Amino acid sequence: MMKQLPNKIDFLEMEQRWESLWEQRKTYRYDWNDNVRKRYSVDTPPPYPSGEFHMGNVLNWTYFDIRARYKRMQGYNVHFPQGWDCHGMPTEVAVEKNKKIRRSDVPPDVFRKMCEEWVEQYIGKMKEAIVRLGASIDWSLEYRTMEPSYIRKIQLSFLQLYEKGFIYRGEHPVNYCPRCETAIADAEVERLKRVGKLYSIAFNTVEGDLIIATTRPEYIPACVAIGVNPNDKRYNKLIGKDATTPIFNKKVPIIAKEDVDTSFGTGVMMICTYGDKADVIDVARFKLPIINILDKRGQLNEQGGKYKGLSVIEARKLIVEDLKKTGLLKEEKPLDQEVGTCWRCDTPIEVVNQKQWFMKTTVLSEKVVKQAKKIDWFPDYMRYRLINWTESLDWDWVLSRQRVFATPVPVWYCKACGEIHLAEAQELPVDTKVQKPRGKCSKCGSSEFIPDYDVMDTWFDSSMTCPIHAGWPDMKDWHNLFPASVHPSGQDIIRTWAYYLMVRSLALFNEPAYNSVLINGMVLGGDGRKMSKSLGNFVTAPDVFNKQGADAARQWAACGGSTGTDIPFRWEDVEYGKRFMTKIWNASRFAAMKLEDYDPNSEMVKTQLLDRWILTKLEKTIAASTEGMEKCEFMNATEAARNFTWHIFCDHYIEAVKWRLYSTGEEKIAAQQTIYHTLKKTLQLLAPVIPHLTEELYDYLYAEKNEESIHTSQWPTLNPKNMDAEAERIGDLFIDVITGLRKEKNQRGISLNKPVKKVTIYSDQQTAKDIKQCERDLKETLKIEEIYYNEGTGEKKVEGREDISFTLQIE
RNA sequence: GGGCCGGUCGUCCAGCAUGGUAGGACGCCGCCCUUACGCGGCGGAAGUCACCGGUUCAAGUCCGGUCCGGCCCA
Repeated sequence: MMKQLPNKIDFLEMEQRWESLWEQRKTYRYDWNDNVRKRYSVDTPPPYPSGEFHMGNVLNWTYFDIRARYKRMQGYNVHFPQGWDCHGMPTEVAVEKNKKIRRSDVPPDVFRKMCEEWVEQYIGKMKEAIVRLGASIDWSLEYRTMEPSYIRKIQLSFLQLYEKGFIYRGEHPVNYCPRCETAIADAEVERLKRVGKLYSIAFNTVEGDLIIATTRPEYIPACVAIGVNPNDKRYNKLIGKDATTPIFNKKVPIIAKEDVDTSFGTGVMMICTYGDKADVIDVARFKLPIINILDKRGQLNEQGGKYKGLSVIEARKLIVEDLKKTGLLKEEKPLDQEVGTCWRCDTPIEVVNQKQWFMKTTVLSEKVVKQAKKIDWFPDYMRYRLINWTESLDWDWVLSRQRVFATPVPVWYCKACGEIHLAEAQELPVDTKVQKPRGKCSKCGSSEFIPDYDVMDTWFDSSMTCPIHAGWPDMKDWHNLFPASVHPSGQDIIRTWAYYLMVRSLALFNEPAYNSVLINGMVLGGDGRKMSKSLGNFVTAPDVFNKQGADAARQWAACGGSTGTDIPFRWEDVEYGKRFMTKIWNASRFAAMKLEDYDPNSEMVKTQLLDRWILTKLEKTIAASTEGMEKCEFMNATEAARNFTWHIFCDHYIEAVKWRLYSTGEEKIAAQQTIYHTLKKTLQLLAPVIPHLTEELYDYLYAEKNEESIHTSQWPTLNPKNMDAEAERIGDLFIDVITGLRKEKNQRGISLNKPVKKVTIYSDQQTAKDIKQCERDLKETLKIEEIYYNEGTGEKKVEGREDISFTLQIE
């Protein structure tokens, strides 16, 4: 006896019921003891626990959850962890604000504790949203990057990289955010367009005034050379001579620099240390001296003379005023420019020379590019984002940050001789600011040390997810899960997360971190612009879940556009998903009613033409859906299944066999068995995208054993025996004829269920013969009393079938 | 200046690696109370596939160029 479905369903109640059942039943647990099944490991992004799960997260998590579910149904032992990337600046700022303190007001370990508590409250909120989305995560694998066991692994990787020669401490130009008072990596520099000013300033030379153009007059004290184009007849005679800087009266050389744009400004530029990244290249190329004019807070130091203690902006203002007074400022005009800014706070960054920890990444660029070319990318063209980024890098990765809430650099320095003293592996995790090292200085034997106060870039935490998920360094067989099968990423963080993971893994293990990358685009608001709070086009995930349910939201994510492209958020798409769910609920409910007396274990009976037709269409849908899933083209996979379900299975097939379901005998049983089989496969095709509802229906109609889940059932496989080209051809013909007849009734304003006395079909003899094969279906479905066949032409043509026409007679 | 992506019914999105009647959704317009579903059913209107040239019997689809957007980088 088939279980019957209630009339109405409360999707929200149903979804949450399954979420807790899955967790109770451990449906998504990875089996550590299984050595038979192939393994599939998902490198789940550990989100920063901001507390807010936005639609971009929904898109991202839906993509790789679909992937995980598809692989699970294909028989893989799926490893699907979830972590939290806790460390970071925003938390420090939030805690400072909340507790009304500055991070330097309390000891670092106390401040750290405050941050941990702060983060913890948001993890719960975000976890709730991820569960609510229906992500098939194994929650027994949950972790936090701020917990000691994780910090230990990060520090261990630091030591190992150091031993391998990939990490060094050195003085190099770095990007520096004066507001955050820390070095930041290239990847953390954003670009903002703004209107600045271009100043023309007179420098003195033996030939009189030389007017240089600069946007940064405050860097005059750091000016180390003047550049002119050697082909510029106005100035090239000055090359090799000196110029004197205004106010500071320092002599700097005038040098030949081919890439000076003679039409920009005055055609003369100053090179200073460092006005921007380009200066860094020039300084190296022309072997120029370096003058540091900024202190840690971004204020001018003693090199700035009387401007000492001023911020860059204040200094600029005063220097410009002083130049005006002496008549040395010749011109000042607005200029559209792009400035590098800190991605956390939008403060313009400075380039400064500082002692920092670095990882030798540029030496690995070739290897990264090689791997990027080798692995799979979904979509394929996204590989160029990583390749181009890697090839464009010319600086090593600055690892150290002058912050608190992050993984400490596991290093002390000998107080006596300054020697670097690394922590030992057994000491980890260690916070050098509160702990003392075990040993003595290897160089001088002293046992007094000063700690390294720096912490590490948070990307240094998260760029180890692949090996750590797999069980490195404690599990012997961590290679079972390494490299990760799939690394999911937003297209905006390819240059960071995807890159750092790869370069780190190549340095540590000489292996790629992952075998494939799955890219999601950005979520756009209804206005076509990137969704953001400031633009007012923002929608939160809980809002969507509460209004339409997670399964509907997932359909939006899967079908909003091709994988990797930007996806506009549209409530209409979510509503369509919800309506599709209502449709399949009702179809299943109808099936359950009509199959109440059907025994799935009974012998198969002989199928009829339309049964073979729908089974053929089903095979084609399985093929299309599977192909889409293989290529991570979720839209194509889902649309194939949804359109088949709604328009082919429900609208055409069920309508055409209804009369058989109301009758008796083999013709009825054949329809029942076809519906039973087709609906099951359909639900399975939809399961990765619509996990809750398909589970509910599967549980009602198909689950035989207790706790059997559609999500661990087998993904539909192709069965060529079900393909019947002849049945498909005639079935398609039947659909066209029935459509033509319906249209005619419609045009005459006649209700579809009103009986028709007589229909004469005009066609060639072969077509007539074909139609006769499903004459009964035609008659019953359209309530036609008699059908006659003739050669010649009738009153109306069947669309798309030039050789078929008919005449329809109501009375 | 470089790289990548895109320009297809009113709107959003497929289709382009393997050229051959342009497909879906939303919206719009009719008709239908057909006992699974009116969050439905059945129909309909709506696109010279940005522009220009080329290859071809045949081009959204391949080649070259132009214009316009977006993102990333210098």
